Amino acid sequence: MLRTDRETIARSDDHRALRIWLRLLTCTQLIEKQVRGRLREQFSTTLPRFDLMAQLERHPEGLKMNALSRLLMVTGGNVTAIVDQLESEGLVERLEEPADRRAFRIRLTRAGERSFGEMARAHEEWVVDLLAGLSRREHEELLKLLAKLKASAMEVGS
Amino acid sequence: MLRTDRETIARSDDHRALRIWLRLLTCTQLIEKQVRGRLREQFSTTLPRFDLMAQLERHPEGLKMNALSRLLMVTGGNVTAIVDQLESEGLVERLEEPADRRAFRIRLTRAGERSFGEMARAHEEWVVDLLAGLSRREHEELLKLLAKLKASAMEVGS
DNA sequence: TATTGTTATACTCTATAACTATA
DNA sequence: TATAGTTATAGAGTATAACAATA
Repeated sequence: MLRTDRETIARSDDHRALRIWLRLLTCTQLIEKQVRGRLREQFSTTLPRFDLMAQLERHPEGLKMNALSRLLMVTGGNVTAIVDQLESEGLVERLEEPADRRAFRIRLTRAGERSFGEMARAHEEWVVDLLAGLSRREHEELLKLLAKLKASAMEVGS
Repeated sequence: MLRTDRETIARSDDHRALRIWLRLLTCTQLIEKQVRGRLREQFSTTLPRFDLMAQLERHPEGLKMNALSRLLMVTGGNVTAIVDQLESEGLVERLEEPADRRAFRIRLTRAGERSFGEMARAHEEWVVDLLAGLSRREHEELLKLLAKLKASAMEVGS
């Protein structure tokens, strides 16, 4: 029985997409559980807090609440809550924006930079460890394919 | 200035691992938001409910609460809550396990199979669409690399 | 004593919508 | 009128721990 007609091919393509998505979800959940757990145990913090600080570290000039909301892909109210926490702990600061008195620039404080530096080093070790089963070539290939996937998924989302 | 000494190479390897993880997380979140939103809008259901039914569909003989908990990577109380919901909607059933009177086998009902079939078809279309930017070759390559990543992350987790 | 599953509870994460102040 | 940010709230998702029944 010939099973490689167009319909069968198409259908097997579809299942491959589905398998990719399910496997992607599993991989992310495995890594996420490790990272969340260790951030909590070793640094008493959470992934969203870490992500927010990571964005600020990449923008030393500071970011508006707006921009943080877009970069972190969450709505504004959540950003306010996290910034409130971090500010009360002295890790970030709200700077007034002279050009627009409604807005702030959020920036890491010195203490925030130091704190994030420690977490980032540890975080990077965990991740290197979790990905140690892949060769350098495979890392490069995976990075490329994920870039394509991101572009593909963003196109549909928009 | 020579920057390709061993330490620099190691460090650039580390950053690649980190970039992979961050990109993986972004990809998953992009797809997850789409899938969650559509499951809610079109089928009034959630991703954990869908995942649970998907596991049952792959095990027509039924699964114990225990096994569901392990497969879904969540603790037992949550499985109880979801099975309660689905049972009250007539989509799954708890069958007594004669060999062990503490345990049940959870199985899709006829209605559950039908309902899941509809959702799975739609779900597959969304995913195919979200992954349409990659060629068939790239799909295959990505599937392989994710399998390796999964194995690598599971080894650390255990 | 260990295991299966349930119950109760609390916390994280996120979205929505109404609101204030400024543009 | 629109935009930046805040507040209040609700719901999804998850973990922990105490518990009952059975092994």
